[in-house]
Amino acid sequence: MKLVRVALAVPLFQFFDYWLPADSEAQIGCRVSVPFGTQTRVGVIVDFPQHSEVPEEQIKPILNCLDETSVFSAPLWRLLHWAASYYQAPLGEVLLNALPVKLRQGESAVEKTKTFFKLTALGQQALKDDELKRSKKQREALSSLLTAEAEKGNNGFSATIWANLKQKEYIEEIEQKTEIVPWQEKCAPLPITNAENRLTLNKEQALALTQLVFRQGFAAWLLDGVTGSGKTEIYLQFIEEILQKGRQVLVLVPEIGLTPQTVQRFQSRFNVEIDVLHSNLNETQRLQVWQRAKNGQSAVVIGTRSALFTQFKDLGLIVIDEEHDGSFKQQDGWRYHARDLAVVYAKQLNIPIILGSATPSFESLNNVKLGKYSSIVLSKRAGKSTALRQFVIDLKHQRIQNGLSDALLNKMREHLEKGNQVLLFLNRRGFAPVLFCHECGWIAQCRHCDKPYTYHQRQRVLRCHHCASQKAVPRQCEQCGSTHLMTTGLGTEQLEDVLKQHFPQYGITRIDRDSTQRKGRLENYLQDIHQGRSQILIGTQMLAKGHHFPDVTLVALLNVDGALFSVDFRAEERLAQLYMQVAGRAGREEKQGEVVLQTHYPDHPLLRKLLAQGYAAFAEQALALRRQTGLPPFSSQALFKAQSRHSEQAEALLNQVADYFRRWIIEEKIEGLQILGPIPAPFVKKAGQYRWQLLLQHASKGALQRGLSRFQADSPLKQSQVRWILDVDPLDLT
DNA sequence: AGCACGCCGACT
DNA sequence: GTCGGCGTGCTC
Repeated sequence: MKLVRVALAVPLFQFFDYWLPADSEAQIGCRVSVPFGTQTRVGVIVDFPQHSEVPEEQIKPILNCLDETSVFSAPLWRLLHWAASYYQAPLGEVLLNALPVKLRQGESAVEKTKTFFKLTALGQQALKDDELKRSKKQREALSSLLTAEAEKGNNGFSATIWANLKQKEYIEEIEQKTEIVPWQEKCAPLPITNAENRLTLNKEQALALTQLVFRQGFAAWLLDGVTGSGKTEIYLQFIEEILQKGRQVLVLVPEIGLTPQTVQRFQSRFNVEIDVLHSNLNETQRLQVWQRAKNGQSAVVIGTRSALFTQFKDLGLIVIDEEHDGSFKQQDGWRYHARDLAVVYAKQLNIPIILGSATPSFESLNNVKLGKYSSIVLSKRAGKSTALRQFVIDLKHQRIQNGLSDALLNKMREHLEKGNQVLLFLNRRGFAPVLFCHECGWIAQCRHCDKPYTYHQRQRVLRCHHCASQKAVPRQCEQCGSTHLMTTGLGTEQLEDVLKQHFPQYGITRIDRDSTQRKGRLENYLQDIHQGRSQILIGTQMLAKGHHFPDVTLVALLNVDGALFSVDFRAEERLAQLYMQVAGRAGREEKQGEVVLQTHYPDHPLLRKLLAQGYAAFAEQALALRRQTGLPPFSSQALFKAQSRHSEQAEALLNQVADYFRRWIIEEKIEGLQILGPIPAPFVKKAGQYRWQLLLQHASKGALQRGLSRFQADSPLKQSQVRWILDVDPLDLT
């Protein structure tokens, strides 16, 4: 018997030792199933220690070794170790979460034989005689076998359909050992690229491609190109270069960016094996993609955030599309940023990575300035397009009804009467409501912190989320004495109701998280819009990306002010990104498009910059402000969040954390660490739980990392009952 | 995390 | 009388 050290997916910063039969050939990185308390679990071998801290009689033998060799490729193993340490997450959770669910549950990692359905003579006869008239689906499934093979559990039809057909003896199941054919071999008769679908590059694009191709080894590229400048075409042609070398490509896209059109574009361009990891694959299919990429059967894998953990035989390029998108950051469990990890990964693999966006994140823009990324700017629109007209509606002194000004209503009427569609955007993410004066624009701010108070409707108080001070809601504006105070909060539902009153003759479609929860709803709605069944569209973020509405000629951003005065310092950046994207939705065809912003602050310097000079100029100015205030990307942050039924307990825990870091400052003479909080989270009570948070900020990433590692090693919260999590590089401070 | 154990209030 | 809420403690 020898010892193995096993990492398990538990939120504990420790490993567990087990006995392994002396003759076992298990290796580091193999999965084992082990007894754990009263349960059995799957873990990963991380070490073969000589001695254990635990008394020998407590050590149990493993139940099973599930792999002959590591399930992690060497580079991925390294990446995940790095990630666990950077994001301060238990290694076990990181390792296990990087595997397809089936593997996490202990299923075999080697490809088993597959089962296919085959038409029997009886079945062929049945088709000929057209016997399944009454069961359309069954007939459809049966006749599909004539043209394509159907794999059990991985085809377009439900299991019941096949079971019925089998019962009638129209089909039989045949086991087939799957042969592993490398993608290069599989596409060999055809050229890699369908050259006729390749677009001709303009000068700017051609130059960009040359730059990409010329550089060898690792390079992080920020491909900064306005909508319609042909970013995708650059990706495609660079991917072609990589595929020509026989190497594989990983493409990461935002959650809502993985549309059939995106995939279609890749499929029609290349004659190679392309695998897509979308949200409605089942676990068997996910495992299959994992295996195919690992075996070198797929040439290109397209997927969202977690597709980063797909293993490749020979990865040659990573593409991150819409790199600024927040969905690359995992928001629960272990909170990694797929874009940032991908850069680390590319560096390890010594391969290029392209980060593409029309509205790059401030982090990436700064990395260009620091020389960490190389920048390629595509400024010219490839196709024809008409310039958009921009309007700003000054809400001051305007009559407003549930967030809609008369001016906007008039504009809407104008466009609707011409038979066009109107799109209203509501940006809700992370917007804590702010109290302000309708007459003069005064904002209720905390005197100590110079930050807007958050308005809490339930308790009728203003609360500062920087210093946790509270104040009763004032009756009058403190600047002009007006009693016309209002908040920036606004919901899509209310909006829909008001619009119904104003425009009863037009169809209204509301697209947000709530209205599209049911599967397929979104598609239905989009169809309604495209077929002109509804003329007024109300939407949140979901609508901003990937969808193009040719008949929309008016796009309005409603609650701009919420972003200009948000507690979240990233709100302006997001607003600008949203604005650029939204503007791209309208009037791309021959029709003249208009974009309208409603605001109480038409003179806000950042807003003016954005409208007058565009995103790049806006970003430049906003970045300068961030630098002045020492906010990211000019500093690093780590956010501790605590949750408890008892508010005081959550607060007390975070005070313990704060004390720990204050002691660290003294003991090691740390300079420049800011400890902000603890403060109650902007949305204080959620599901009966009180949430508090504590923010650490330091100009040096390394220094903050050292502090966090020290904290983890000392684990001063070991026996605390309060649940807490740590978010390194948080994107949302709300 | 996930599970067992143990304690207390409100129910067929 | 028991069912089930959740607070507590433990997992090699």
